[in-house]
Amino acid sequence: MSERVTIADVARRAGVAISSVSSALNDRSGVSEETRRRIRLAADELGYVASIRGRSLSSDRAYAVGLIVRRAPAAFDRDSLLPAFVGGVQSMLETRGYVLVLLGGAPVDDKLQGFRRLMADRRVDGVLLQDIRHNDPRIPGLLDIGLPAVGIDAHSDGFPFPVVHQDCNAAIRTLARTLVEAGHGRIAYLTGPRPHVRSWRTRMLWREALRDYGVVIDPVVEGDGSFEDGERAAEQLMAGREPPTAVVAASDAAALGFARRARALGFRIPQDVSIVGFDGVPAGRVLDPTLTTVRTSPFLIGAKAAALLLESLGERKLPDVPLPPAEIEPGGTIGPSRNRERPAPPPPPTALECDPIAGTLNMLVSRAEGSDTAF
Amino acid sequence: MSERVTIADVARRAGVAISSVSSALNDRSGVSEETRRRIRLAADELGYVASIRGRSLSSDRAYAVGLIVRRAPAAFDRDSLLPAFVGGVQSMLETRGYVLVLLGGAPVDDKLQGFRRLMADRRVDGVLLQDIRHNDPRIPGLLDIGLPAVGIDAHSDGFPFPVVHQDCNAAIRTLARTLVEAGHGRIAYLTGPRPHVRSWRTRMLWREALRDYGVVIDPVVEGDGSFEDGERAAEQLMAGREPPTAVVAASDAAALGFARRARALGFRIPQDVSIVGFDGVPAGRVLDPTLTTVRTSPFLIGAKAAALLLESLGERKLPDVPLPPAEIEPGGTIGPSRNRERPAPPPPPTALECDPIAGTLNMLVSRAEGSDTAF
DNA sequence: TTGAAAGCGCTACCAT
DNA sequence: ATGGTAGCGCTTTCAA
Repeated sequence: MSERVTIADVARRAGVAISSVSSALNDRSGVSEETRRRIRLAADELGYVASIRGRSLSSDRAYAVGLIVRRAPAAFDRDSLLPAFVGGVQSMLETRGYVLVLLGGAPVDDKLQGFRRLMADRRVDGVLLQDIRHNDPRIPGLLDIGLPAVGIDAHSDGFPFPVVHQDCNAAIRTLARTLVEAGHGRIAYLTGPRPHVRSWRTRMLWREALRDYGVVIDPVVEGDGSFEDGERAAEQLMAGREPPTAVVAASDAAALGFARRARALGFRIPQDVSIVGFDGVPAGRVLDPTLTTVRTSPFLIGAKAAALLLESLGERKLPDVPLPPAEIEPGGTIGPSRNRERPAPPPPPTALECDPIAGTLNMLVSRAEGSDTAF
Repeated sequence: MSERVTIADVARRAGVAISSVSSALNDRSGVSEETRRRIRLAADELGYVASIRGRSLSSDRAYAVGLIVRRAPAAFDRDSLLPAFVGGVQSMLETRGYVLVLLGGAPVDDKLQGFRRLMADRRVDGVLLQDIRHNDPRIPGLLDIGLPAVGIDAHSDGFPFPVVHQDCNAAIRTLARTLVEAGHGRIAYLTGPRPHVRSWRTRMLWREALRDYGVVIDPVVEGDGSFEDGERAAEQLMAGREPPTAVVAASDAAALGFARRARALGFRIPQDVSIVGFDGVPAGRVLDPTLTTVRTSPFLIGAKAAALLLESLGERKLPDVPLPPAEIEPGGTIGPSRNRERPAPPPPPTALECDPIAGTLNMLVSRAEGSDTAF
């Protein structure tokens, strides 16, 4: 209600010039300690807080970074990692006086009209790019107006901005090996949205990993990675005469949808079908047994991405930031294959000759409770 | 990369005054059609987009609203409804040229230092208040600096801002009746965070509803509404010698945690214990059977709240906005009580004499599959 | 209808 | 060390 307190009010009260107030309050040099103290006092008494608007205009900085959530607002809840990611961003920004601006959802007409306006009006000093696609139209847009950006998990060739990327290959290979050693030979794959770079990479990694262990993914079910998508996939795959003994999904949501439907069709998890997800969303713990998945670190990714972006605001192109690799969330949805050809159980490893990785593997294969069933 | 195109550039190119450009581009009257067209053309050719900074300073509006997520950034992922809510807000804002600014998490020292700064620097034109607490310190802060606000689901007395509120009483009463008619007499309650107005209200509504049907909630387990909290509650409640036959939780997360742990302890759902959640989070569908809960409408709430806030930017206090009441998400976690005292099954209702509400009730009580078990 | 000019609140530069 | 002042890019008022 009270009238705005401006820098001029503070200057008047402290009996100094406006410029001195600015210098004093921004911890710049060129102000005597005595004067600085007097100014601080005056500012406090008046409850002065510098207007971001004036500051923004004159300093040519918005003190804000943008996150462009590239999906329709009504589908925001499809991204279960969004809150954690945003939390990470926030945790970094708030230590530096920056804030996060959410820039509109998907462009309706794909002409990016509104989107470009948001970038061009200099509301933010830089943006975080999520859900990056092949030939993402945002990239030329950003280059065009010269807005700094940081990519999230997008190692596509020639990407012009620094990238925060979490390696998932180790986790995937371990899981692949686990599946193969558990006897799985018919492994299906549920894809994520086709245009996403990340979906595509994940798929490649799985394909290569399984191939290296002698298994060709088959069939591949194209989808959008949603829960319903997983349900559909289960319907389709498990109805066939030779259903897969294991399913790998590009997202936890799809994995959970698959699990639900497969169960409804009478398949037990993991005795009849093993399931592996990807992401590490909280809902994975609701499944019983808990979903085995590749746990990424959205909070950490958000924090690192924000930090990288803030740095980018100054300099030119910075090096990519690696993160600790994604880990495996063990869970209980991997079990021995019923079609196992070599039923020889691995000899119990002794402590000494125990390969640490193999040890992990064995832990990951949960012994089916009713393991005395026929197979 | 290219230099910024300013309004002066457009004016020069079109051969008119700056003020004319402003008027023309903002669809104000006082500009001839001919001039307006010429100006538009010049602006297009130059790729001019008005700087929000200059506009903001001179028009005294930020064209942004803030959302203060009142929890630590690391706990953002505890709010499973956040994405949907934010999506709703976004869907409304983007039609009006506004954006959403996320204002820092919880104040560390509870002195609201950083928080007040964010409000006071006029970065936003108004804020959405979520997770409102009793005697919420944000309220005097907002009143102090005269920033408009809208409350989400906070019907506390004397709340000085308009509120968007979704009625849950009907849903709760129906569920209460369902539980009681299913024979449940020992019903436990898992609370949400104590200081939240919403938690408190939900609890009151459940208490009153069940009391009206002759059941006193007992015991009440205080908690924070998290998944782990639900797990703890299960541990505590189901270990006793007289475990409840039904549990009502103030959040789906707690309900799901409870379900998981209860199962691990050997209790079947819903045969041994019925569970009712609150919120309608996506993860509820992962539980098998699906979680019975009160489904709120976070997207709609977000959209309405944003709309209300935008209106508030002009006028004084506006009336509260009611929403369609929360509905029940049927699910399968309610079953007949094992301790049922009056085993008389209700006579099959004919189409004619069927009370629509009672009809709903019957649907909600899923017949336990092994209903021929002893009870 | 059009144009000139005064701010908006701040930063930063240049005198003093 | 301090003070004066020219912008930053826009809106808005007031003359012409």
